Amino acid sequence: MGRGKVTLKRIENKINRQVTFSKRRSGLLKKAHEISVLCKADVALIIFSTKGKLSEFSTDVSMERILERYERCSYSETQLTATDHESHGSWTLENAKLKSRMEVLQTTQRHIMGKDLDSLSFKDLQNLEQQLDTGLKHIRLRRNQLMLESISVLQKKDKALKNENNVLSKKIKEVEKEAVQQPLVEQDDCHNMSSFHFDTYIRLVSLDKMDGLVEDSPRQAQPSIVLPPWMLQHMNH
Amino acid sequence: MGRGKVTLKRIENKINRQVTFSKRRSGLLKKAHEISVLCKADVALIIFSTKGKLSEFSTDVSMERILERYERCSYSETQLTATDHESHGSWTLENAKLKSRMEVLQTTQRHIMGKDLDSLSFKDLQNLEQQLDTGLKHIRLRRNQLMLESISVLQKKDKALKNENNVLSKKIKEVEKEAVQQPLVEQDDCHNMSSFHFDTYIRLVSLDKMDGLVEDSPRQAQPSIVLPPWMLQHMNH
DNA sequence: AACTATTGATAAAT
DNA sequence: TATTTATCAATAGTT
Repeated sequence: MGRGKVTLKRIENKINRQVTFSKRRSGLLKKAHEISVLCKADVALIIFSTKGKLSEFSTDVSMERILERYERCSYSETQLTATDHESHGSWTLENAKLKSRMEVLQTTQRHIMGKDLDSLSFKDLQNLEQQLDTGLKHIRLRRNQLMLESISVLQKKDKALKNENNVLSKKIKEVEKEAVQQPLVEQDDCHNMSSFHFDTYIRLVSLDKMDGLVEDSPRQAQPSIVLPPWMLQHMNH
Repeated sequence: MGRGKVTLKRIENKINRQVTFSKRRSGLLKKAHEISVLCKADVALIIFSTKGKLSEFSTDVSMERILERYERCSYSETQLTATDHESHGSWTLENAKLKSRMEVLQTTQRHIMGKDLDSLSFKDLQNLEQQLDTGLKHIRLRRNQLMLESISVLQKKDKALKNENNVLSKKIKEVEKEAVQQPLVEQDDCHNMSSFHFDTYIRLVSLDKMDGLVEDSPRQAQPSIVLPPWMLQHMNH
């Protein structure tokens, strides 16, 4: 549909992706509604945009009811439990599931950091190596991109500061001239500052700011540590 | 689409409804997948047929995770209810903690695989790169070690097989000698196998076993997948 | 389960 | 963001 065939691949152009998302989302919601009416099916559809915005559709009044039904179905598939379905049964169950998942994730994380490799087969190691290699490539690409951006920003700021610098120098010269022509009693050191000094000061400020610049690059609310601290503690020996 | 306009009304004909359901369901699932890939959206789709059969699609790791995210979103909309935080309060608390940890871990995992890097600062990227590099080195070391072990094991097995081979050849020659001296009526093809054939057979067996050897290397009870499957699904494209 | 005439969805342009 | 339009994709009805 549309002016060209679609390849099933992430749309790189941000604007395009946003537009397509908006269109397809409404299409999807519509179709979900249609099937629910035409075929009397219970449907739950949840969509999170890249930015995290939630869209939803559900037959019936409440999403919750369908989700509960889903939980029941998928639980019975997983055969799980039938054990402690008492008071807080579902909570303990969910807890257990979460914990086991955590465990798996942590094990994986350790493997990734090159720990506890004895438990892995040759094939596992090969997979792991390949995955890390790919990831590393992406990371380096991104880092490079950030560096280039930073450089560009710095160059611009530098240019702007130099301009400001020139303007200030000129003003100072003018002030000095006036001072010579109309010497005042209150005059003190402050106006003796030569244009050279001022120039140097500006340049120092410019350089001082460089450290912080990379921090100005686009980043959302994210911890500044890559591994969670309680994880790092475990890794650092 | 189709041979006539659709009226958005329940299809009364049972057969027709079933057929339409089947078609539209696959269409809906397909489109859900497409939007998730094209627009990098997180999608959860649950469909119950009239008869109660469940079909589902979810981006990401697992349906569970998206549903959890949904719960969180819609809870925060509902202002957290703050109602039943007494009875099973501790459970919900622990659950929340676990979930947030999980989230952090999963985010980290995605970063490691080179996904969602936009949220990382330059310094984060550097750390990540360094950690991965170190991990990768360990992994390659371990892989190398396993290969060397395998080779050594193979060489030993080869040697053992050659010995056995020799012994068997000798035995066959003896049997053949006896057969010539005391020919029997029941004699059939089986004893006509020359020492050369036998030798070849043994060697083939030896080679066949090589594939499996690396799997024989020391490994404890561990899944043969490095990333949990619900993680891989998300990574492999 | 295939086929195909049609409607429907949507990519690109505006 | 909304509308338009040219195309592709989904599917209703048929076999």
